[in-house]
Amino acid sequence: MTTAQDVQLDSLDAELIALLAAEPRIGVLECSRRLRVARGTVQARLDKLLARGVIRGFGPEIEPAAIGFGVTSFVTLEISQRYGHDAVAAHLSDIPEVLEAHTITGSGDLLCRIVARSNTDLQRVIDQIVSYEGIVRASTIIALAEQIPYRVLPLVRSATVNPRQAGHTSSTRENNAD
Amino acid sequence: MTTAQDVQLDSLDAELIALLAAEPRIGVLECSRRLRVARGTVQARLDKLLARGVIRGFGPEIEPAAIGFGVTSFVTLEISQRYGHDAVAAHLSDIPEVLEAHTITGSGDLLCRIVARSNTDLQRVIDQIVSYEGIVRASTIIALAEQIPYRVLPLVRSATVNPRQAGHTSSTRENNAD
DNA sequence: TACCAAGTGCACAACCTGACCAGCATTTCA
DNA sequence: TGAAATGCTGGTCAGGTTGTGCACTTGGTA
Repeated sequence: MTTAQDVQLDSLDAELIALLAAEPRIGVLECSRRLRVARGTVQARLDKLLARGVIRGFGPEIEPAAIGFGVTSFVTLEISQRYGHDAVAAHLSDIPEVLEAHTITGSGDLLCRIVARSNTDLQRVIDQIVSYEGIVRASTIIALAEQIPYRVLPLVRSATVNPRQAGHTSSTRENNAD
Repeated sequence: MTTAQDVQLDSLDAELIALLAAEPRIGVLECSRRLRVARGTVQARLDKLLARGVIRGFGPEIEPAAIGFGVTSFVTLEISQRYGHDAVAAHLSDIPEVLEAHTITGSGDLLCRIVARSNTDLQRVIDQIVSYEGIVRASTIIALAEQIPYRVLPLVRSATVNPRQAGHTSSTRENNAD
């Protein structure tokens, strides 16, 4: 399981994803019409994509800026070796303004995405972050503009393996792939 | 316009968002049952959240790792002043592996999120990025682990102003808003 | 050749959606 | 104090959609 082998999308999958991304409110039936395939096919594909984890879900996408958090920043944290990442991560997860955090290469640190209501507010959030003793230092970078908003479709397309015929992603043996 | 005053969610809004985030496939009717309000109310709230831009949409969330892009990295680009951000952004947007890009404070540069199939593949992508002459230098940071996966719910909760009564965000007149 | 996976088309009942209504409570304002 | 506006409730309606099961066809494999 977790089988990295299924990692192959055909063009129908890609089109389906693109279609759903473009018009999320449409249903399975509408998709089948647009893609010119049977409804059952769309249903089956969708189920598979969900089962494989390619599509994680259809949650509402919230725009932080629309609820007052217009400032985005990336903060790199240098943490004390004695504390460990997990403890720091636990601390960070208590702060709502921390939208995500990754451990990264380099000085063995953390990179997190922070939002705030204003630059002043950002200071407050950062103070809150560094108040934890496991954190030695924080260096903040403010995002001025979003040159490329988060997107995945181009990637989906580039990951597509052309054949549009039978779904046969998994002919005889479906593993071996990777 | 963009009325920063509408930027206020009450607890019903927050609960609705949380509910949708938890179980995206449920419909308006089911929401109204769960939240113990009339269906029309849920519909109205949802419409308003969408209209205000708080909820951007319900697109499928794709997991890059599930389609073979298991390596995530953050690349900081130093760009030549002579070229400007936009030209570079245009170049970047041609590369599917670039999932997002922001201009940032500091040396007036760009921070982007890149995925790749492997570390070797990452090298390929980076080479492709720096092939553009407007880019002077790229420094790459690889994300080793996702300590806090992208999340917004805590933020939504913290942005909530409790009163559960009338939405009256925009008092007497409701138009003027957008 | 027989088998299997995948797709097609069809049918059914159950359900949900969008639209509409009148009634009621609360707040705002004259 | 009374009128108007706003939001929520609970109900109806027709029409479309979903989930499911089934028979049939197709292409590749053992």
